[in-house]
Amino acid sequence: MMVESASETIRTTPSNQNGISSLSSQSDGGGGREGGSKGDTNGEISPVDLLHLQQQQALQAARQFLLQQASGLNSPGNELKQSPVQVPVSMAMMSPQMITPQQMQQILSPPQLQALLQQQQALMLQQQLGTKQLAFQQQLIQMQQLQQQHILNLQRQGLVPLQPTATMQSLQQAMCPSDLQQLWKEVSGVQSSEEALKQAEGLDLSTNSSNSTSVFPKAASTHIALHSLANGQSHTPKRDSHEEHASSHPLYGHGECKWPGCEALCEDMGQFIKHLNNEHALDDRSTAQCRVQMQVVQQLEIQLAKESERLQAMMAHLHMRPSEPKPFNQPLNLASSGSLIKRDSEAYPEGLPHPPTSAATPITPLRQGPSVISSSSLHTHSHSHTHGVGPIRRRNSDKYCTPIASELAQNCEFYKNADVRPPFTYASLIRHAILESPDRQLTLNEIYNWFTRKFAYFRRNTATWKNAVRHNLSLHKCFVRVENVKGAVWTVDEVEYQKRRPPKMTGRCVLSPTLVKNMISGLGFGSLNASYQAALAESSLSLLNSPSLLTSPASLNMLHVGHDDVSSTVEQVNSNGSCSPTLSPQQYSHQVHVKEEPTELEEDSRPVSLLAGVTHSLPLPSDERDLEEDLPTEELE
DNA sequence: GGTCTCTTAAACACGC
DNA sequence: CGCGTGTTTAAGAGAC
Repeated sequence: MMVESASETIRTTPSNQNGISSLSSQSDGGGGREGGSKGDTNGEISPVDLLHLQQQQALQAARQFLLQQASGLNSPGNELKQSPVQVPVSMAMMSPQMITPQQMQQILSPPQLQALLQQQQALMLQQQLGTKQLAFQQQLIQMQQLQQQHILNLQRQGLVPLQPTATMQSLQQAMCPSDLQQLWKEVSGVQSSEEALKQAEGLDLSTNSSNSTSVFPKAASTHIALHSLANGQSHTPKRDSHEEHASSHPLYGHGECKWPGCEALCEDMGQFIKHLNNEHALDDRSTAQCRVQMQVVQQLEIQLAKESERLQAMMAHLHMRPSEPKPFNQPLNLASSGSLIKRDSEAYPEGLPHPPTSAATPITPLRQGPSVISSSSLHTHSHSHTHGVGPIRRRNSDKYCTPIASELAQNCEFYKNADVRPPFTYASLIRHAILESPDRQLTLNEIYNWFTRKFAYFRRNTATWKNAVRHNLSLHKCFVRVENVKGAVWTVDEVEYQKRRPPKMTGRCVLSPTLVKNMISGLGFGSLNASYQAALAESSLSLLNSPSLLTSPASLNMLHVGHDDVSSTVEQVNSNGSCSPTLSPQQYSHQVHVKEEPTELEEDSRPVSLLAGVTHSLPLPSDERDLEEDLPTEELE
């Protein structure tokens, strides 16, 4: 039902490693469907006059915006400084080489992705619900004001280039290319400007940002773009150079019009200019697109602010002084409104134990809503499947890992619906599947089914992962094949499984090499990742704001660390095969707590005695402890 | 740089 | 012969 439609939808947006082509195909393939839903929207939509009103407002807003941009509010000097740097990397350049949708989804923690899904779903729902004219109009007005104010602020500080689109595009790049692309396609192409406006509305509403829109991180987007370039791949650098200005236009790159959703081919600048004037003149559509982009920008800026704050907290927690405010950091302080963002200094006086990031985070939008609606509307797809973007293991001390059970329990819906590769090894998954079964044994086929049932990701490329599953079953001694009456079943030899662990370093996370590099490049990782992270700050916040996860700083670890079953140790030691199937939510939340601190100990010396200590806070009978890993099972369903 | 782990691909065997 | 299952080898890559 839901799941199916979800996965199907996801599948319809195949993405290749090549971001661009994936985007294209996405629009092509999904076009029909999208159109369909659009139709619904149209149907439910308002009276004509309202429509006109909206359009007029949008147009007006955009005009004002453009006028401001054109009226030289920004100082030429500053602009020059920014301009070259900021020449946006085209999506075409960035997507394929720096980050593919898959990569993006992979660097993000499930919660983040989940939140993103929710966000998009919210957007879709918004569309489907169609009417909210009053609220919408109010928002329009508010948006106008805020946007103007925002632009003015940025311009005053010389942080915004003359071409508004430059900033926009920068941010655009910070978002999942495919998402944006789709959004833009919808807005620019088939959709009427009214729909575009609704898109904007959806964006806005989905973020609960209405009351925080006053926060405009200075030039965040600019920096993001800048760093994306800096850390970018080979061919982007050129665009940083001066030669730029001569033949470049923020909306033109690689022979393509970079107007969101356009991609028209233009051989030269002249042709591009012509195209720009013809196709993207100041009309309703362009205006609507512009407005959407504004929303995107605002959204991202807010998210960046939040993410920045979190970073500060993280660093504070790790006692890492935000050394030199690298460009990446700078924008962090941009909090023009003190309410939401604090400066590094104020927020976390050095060394201070500071509160968990989220604590300071005022907004906690998603996650409580209809949690994880079918992610159908989303396309986190990642396919690609080419090895290019294959999974990459990321080193992560086990102590920072989250047990597979917890992870799955937390994000079961997410994995079920989103085509996201779970951050577990095959062995972990197989083991989990087996232990989760009533008899703790499964046939190969049942294992297959478990995979497909639990993970949208494993609903495709079956040959590949099934082969991997078989391979793992055979390879690892921890999986024992038992001849059964009706065939062979696989069981788990926990002892063996644990033996397998010692050489810590199992966390398997799927990150692209490029991203990993970016991430590890110290604070510099701000570039690309920052972009995406910022774009998705909201999502992670949602997790952080989850009470059960906030109780300990360690909870932070759950966010991005690739996991493997750390807790398995615990389980293993105690588990003698019994496993109580159900667990109350309380117990569950307990479980979450329990794993945090303890894991470290148990990792290194996993004596049983320690386990007792580990679970100290909750006197769980061994059986229940055993559940730690298994319980999620129940939650999964 | 060597080793370990994991993933993926592929060849091969075996039984139905 | 085709298919599912199971085993094994090898290559590539990240982490330590």
